[in-house]
Amino acid sequence: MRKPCCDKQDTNKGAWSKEEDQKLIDYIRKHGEGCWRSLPQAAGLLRCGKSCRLRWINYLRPDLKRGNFGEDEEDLIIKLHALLGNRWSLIAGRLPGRTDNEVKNYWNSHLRRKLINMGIDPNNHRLNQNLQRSRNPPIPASGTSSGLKIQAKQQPTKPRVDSEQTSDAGSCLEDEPCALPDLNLNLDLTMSIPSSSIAHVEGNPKDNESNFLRPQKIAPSSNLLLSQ
DNA sequence: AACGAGTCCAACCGCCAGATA
DNA sequence: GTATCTGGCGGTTGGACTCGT
Repeated sequence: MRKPCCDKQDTNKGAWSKEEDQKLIDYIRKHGEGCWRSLPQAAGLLRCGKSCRLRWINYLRPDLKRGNFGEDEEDLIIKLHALLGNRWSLIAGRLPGRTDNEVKNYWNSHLRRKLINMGIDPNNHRLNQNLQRSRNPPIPASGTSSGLKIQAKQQPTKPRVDSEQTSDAGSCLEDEPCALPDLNLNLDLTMSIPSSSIAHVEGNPKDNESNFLRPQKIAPSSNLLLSQ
């Protein structure tokens, strides 16, 4: 039986107060990130370590951008989602100042709907079958994206068995040209894998995944080459 | 002004993987 | 080899807010 991450009887839940925020900020400024489990006690917070970590990463970190997403960011999210599926941390890793939670929320509240309005299935980035057969080509819901052009040299393997809702973008990219014929978003997404990682692919897909996709570990001259 | 429906987003939950004993 | 701990991730929830009637 797994132990809970903290003694929930003694921890606050729900929205963070300004005082709590300040305590967390002060503590991390002094001691840096890390050891989230012991942080609450050391910082004088009645919070679970996980909660502290989430609050810091998603809200308090000084390098967060916040505010509305730009068109370029939207397009980037869409193409990264087409390539990576619901792996929000990886997608957020490509968007400076954005968090996985923010990207996920934005996708679910804005971009999903936008793609649907465009006649694109947000799960696999294909044209909706019904609309595809209809006489009229899909009309973009807004002026932002007029389509997608995705070029995947190598599709990363997925470590998890995703739920049904999860994107099967992989299949979109694998079996046939992604069905967005009339849509030219002027996006060119190219992904390449270094030879060492390819060796992992053949040996252990999981290793490849962890080595290759973790954003923190991607060097500036990243394997994931994006151009717009 | 009051109310209900819809939307947004911060926060929580459960699971997984890597590190360590 | 295995049990446990910890950090990290994606899915989901619920309260706050907005909008239409």
